[in-house]
Amino acid sequence: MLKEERHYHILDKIILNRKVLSADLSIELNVSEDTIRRDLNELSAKGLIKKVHGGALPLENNTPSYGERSTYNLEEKNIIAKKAVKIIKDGQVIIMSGSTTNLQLAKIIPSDINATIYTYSLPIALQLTEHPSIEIIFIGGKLHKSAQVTVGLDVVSSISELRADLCFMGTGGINTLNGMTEPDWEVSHIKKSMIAASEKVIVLCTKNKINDVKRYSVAPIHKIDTIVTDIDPNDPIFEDFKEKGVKIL
Amino acid sequence: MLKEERHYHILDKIILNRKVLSADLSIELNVSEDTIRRDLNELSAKGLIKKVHGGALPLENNTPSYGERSTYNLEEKNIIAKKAVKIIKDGQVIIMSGSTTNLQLAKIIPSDINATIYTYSLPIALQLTEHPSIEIIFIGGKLHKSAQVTVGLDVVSSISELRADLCFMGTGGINTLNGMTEPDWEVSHIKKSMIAASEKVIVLCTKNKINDVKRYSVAPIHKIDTIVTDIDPNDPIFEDFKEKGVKIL
DNA sequence: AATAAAAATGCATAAATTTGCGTGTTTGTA
DNA sequence: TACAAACACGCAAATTTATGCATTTTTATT
Repeated sequence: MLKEERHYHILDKIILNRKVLSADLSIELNVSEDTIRRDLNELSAKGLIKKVHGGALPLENNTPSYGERSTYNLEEKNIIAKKAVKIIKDGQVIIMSGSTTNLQLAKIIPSDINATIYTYSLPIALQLTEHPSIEIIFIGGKLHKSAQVTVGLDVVSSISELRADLCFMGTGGINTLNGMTEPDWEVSHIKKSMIAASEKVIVLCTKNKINDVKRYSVAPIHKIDTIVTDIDPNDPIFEDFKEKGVKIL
Repeated sequence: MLKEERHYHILDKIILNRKVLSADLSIELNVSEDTIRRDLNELSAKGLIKKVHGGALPLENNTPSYGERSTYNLEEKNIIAKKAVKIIKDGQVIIMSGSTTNLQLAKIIPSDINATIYTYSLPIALQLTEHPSIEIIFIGGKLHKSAQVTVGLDVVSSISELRADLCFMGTGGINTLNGMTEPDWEVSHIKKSMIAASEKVIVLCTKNKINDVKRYSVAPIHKIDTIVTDIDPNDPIFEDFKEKGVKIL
């Protein structure tokens, strides 16, 4: 493995885990700890990481911003984001909904991934501007202030003109009988159009949404390809989903 | 857990709870109280916290946030924004370009103003979400990362379908002979469409842009209704503009 | 190709940092 | 004043680090 490859690996891992240990990296990358230390020193000299005794940390220890600190269930959402980010392959076209889980996902997309991402969420778009190689297309429309996403017919019609490989979306509730459901009529329509436009549908949802049902239907269960959760994918709660052909991560 | 991780944890907790106790931290972070004390002493020596018997407290120091500190010419831009905000009348439809001056303007729109604002700038849209009564329409398209605005044909064609009372825009340069000019081809086209869509055109520009000329033409001087600047509107530099019927604020 | 120069890597060793604990001192409170 | 909690200090053990040097790999040049 080339030195530069190691450097990219280290940078990505720091973004993903908010820290790295020299000992871990030594095993992972199959080089001596000395080499890792030299790598960390170089990256630190370039001002890309903060080297500390035992490993390294990201530069501005991205103290979750004021708004985010209060985000409910942040830990669970990070677990989901870490699983989901591995689904993304180079060169894909992706649609992302405006959930906070998707925001966490946007933060940890490795820098060597090249993709086109459509989104209608202001915070996600803003976050993605920090990624070096992702092309971002913002879907315009009337802005919903508290959720900081665009909504309305403009959004639905824009999305229906797209063609994407993947879409990542949160959900209000999901079960095998009613499929995916949402409490908001407008959001349910936007998600319908996202699903229609995408080759594969990835649903990001925390445990408490499993087997929950909301007012408006979005899609039957067979339209969902993969559910990414914060708990063990072998949990018996997922048996029914697996029978219907849904992958669980 | 790395020493620095503990430090960040401690700082976070102090901000959140307004105090920390050594005994609590010792349990939380699973290290001895001695270690916690050493941590607190280090952070205190760095001037980040105030160490007291039993724990530590924040030292309230209201430093201006990083984003604001770094904006170039912020003072001038605020002067312009304060003059420009008075132009806005209740119920108007407004288009705003993506300049930092417009961002300052967005921050100080009085909360009793009711208006519809079209913009293609992420920071401006985000700022406006804090206003209670303004309706925001975001103009979608490909996102330009460093400027955090959407660009491209989508933007131009969206704007050309609009009809607005006012538009506020920055400029690359302006003089009476060449009118308004921009260094960027794409931006020049977006601004052309903004002008075509608006009843009145308000140009926000600092002194150094007056009588400057850039590569691409945007509009002849007679299309401009008002120029808002940071200097005295009676300055002789504006004589020519006034003769051509441009109002100076 | 052949070969020299440069860069990267691993190892041994000495130096440094970090941590917990024992000791005795200081502090806050009743 | 009494007394428990919090503290500073020194020390030892464990861990991490820097450094010099030998070996291997990569790169550039003839």
